[in-house]
Amino acid sequence: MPQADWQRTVWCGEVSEEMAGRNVTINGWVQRVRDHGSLVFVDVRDRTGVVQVTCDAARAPEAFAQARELRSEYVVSVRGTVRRRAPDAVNPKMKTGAVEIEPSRVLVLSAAKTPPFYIEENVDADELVRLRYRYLDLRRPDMQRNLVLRHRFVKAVRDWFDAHGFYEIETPMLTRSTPEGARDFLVPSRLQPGSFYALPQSPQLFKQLLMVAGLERYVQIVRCFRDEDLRADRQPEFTQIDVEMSFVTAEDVMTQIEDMIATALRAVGKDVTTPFPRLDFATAMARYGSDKPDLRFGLPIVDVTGIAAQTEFGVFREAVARGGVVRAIVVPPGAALSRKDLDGLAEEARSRGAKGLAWLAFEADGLRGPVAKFVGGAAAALQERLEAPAGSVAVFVADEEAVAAEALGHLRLVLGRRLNLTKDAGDALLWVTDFPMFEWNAHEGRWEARHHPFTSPVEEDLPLLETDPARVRAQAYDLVWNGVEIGGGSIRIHRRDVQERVFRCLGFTKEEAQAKFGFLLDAFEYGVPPHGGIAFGLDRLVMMVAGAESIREVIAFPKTARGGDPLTGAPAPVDPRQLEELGLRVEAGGPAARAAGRGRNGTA
RNA sequence: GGAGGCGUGGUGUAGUGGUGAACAUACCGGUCUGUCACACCGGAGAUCGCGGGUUCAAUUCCCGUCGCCUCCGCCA
Repeated sequence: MPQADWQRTVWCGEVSEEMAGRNVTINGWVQRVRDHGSLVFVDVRDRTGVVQVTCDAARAPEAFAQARELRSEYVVSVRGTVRRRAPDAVNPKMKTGAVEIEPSRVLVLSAAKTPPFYIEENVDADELVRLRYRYLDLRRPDMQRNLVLRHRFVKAVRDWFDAHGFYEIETPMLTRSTPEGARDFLVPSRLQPGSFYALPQSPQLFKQLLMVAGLERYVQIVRCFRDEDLRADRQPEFTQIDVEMSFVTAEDVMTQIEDMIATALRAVGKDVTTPFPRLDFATAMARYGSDKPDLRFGLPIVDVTGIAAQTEFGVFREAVARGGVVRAIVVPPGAALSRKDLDGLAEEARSRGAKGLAWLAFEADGLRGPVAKFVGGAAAALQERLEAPAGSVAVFVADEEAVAAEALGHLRLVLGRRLNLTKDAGDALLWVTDFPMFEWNAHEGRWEARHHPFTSPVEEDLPLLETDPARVRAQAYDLVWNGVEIGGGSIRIHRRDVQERVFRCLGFTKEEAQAKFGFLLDAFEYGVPPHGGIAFGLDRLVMMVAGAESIREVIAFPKTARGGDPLTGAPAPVDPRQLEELGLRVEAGGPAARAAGRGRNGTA
């Protein structure tokens, strides 16, 4: 195919001193025009960088005249000669700062309206404006860096899986609604009016079927959908790295997968050491008050229930008497917590269910604080147990165990941030293992699978299925990075008898199990390999690598907190004929009608 | 479903019960041959998100509503 005469021969960011004297053509966007009268500088940008075009009225009158008409974000083709700049005109801040292009022709390929915000590194425009003009936002170098980073990371992930014998296999996007888990996005069927597909929350059941099918090693980088409320790190559509392997133990999955993660991270310039440390769930909850602890800093939670029971402090004694616990975090000397800080911490603790927050300052000459007078003879034992140095302050929560853990876990994170312990602290990756198999759902008065009903219990806990389900541990594992859950998986049940016992625990009758998961159970009648796998949240992973505050910074076209896309206007009402074809009707007075009654976007 | 924060020229902010609504930047015009966040001179640009209330008077106070952000619930 012949080259059109305006097409690039070199990228803007790659014009170099070695090219001096050569005739080149660049294509790109006008970054900035500096008009000096009869000398005009035009910075031209493409995805590789910026290069300066110097238009001299005396040397190239035609190109000069064209250059004066240029405005920001015009798309141009510039042909000219690469020239070394005079030594005093070199710009050391620019990659191409030692050269410039002396144009013989400046061609406008496309004019542009003035953009609503400047196309530059650190934009301060409102995110709503950025999303409405996302195509302009994505011109900015930092957004392009994030997208390129994502590409490189995904490429490295795929390469690793390919090199290790995994096949990438697609699974349906239009599938069947399953009873457990998140709310499904539904898609009405036109050919079967009144019936609905669901978009996949994850390809869980399909990947297990692929194991039954003997594919052995499966991976898919796959879009998943969950109709739940959004967060800074959560979108209703997101991408998983979905993995399943046959004839493996939890140990195999963890060792192989951590190599994959380390390899992919290395490909984007992040070095992490393997093996990753491991922490069992019970310890994580007790020490860090979280199943995804941030191990970039210490501030462990210490249990002082035994000692607290011996004090004269009513709140402690009553909590213990009711079967609760008293736990504490020691804030090191030098944190300089004011009375106001402590009140703020108490408020934080209450926001996570604690009734209050007691505190004790360990000073050289004794205890200080409102509770000090009740501690009495237990002071020395308390200080020793807490390993609290002079000048430190301990904060206490007395409550039932789960509440104390959760509240102190939250305080630990608040303190970590406030004391600047996470900054420059490196990266802390770890596996959390030995999750409980079941969770008690108080609302419905039954046990629920914490991971999912096909997760295999730990072998030695099998007898507990009938006697004490709360103590059954699952062969499940989560990968946690700096306090963010980036992936989780499990070994699945492949024995029919175990599966039936787990279903019994969950209160399913045989008939219910068959109705809900029949297609998988049927498949399991035909020879199932032991298997297990894991899934990662790709968006979160890339967000972490990019050091971004929000998942939206690493997604090209994300949604707002209400699930909308300001660029396309999705979601939107549809033509009545579309509804009619599907046999659907929007109910008068229902939620749809109420939404339609609301005014449109008030900021337009 | 709940809590909090925010909403003022294109963009980012300031501000006040009575203003000519301020500043920066972008934008338009002009001068300028070495700038690179060019500089300098001049200009235009805002029914202060929307609706209602209190008041002689509301951008400001109150209520509602819409939108954006964060968090709780939710996310097997």
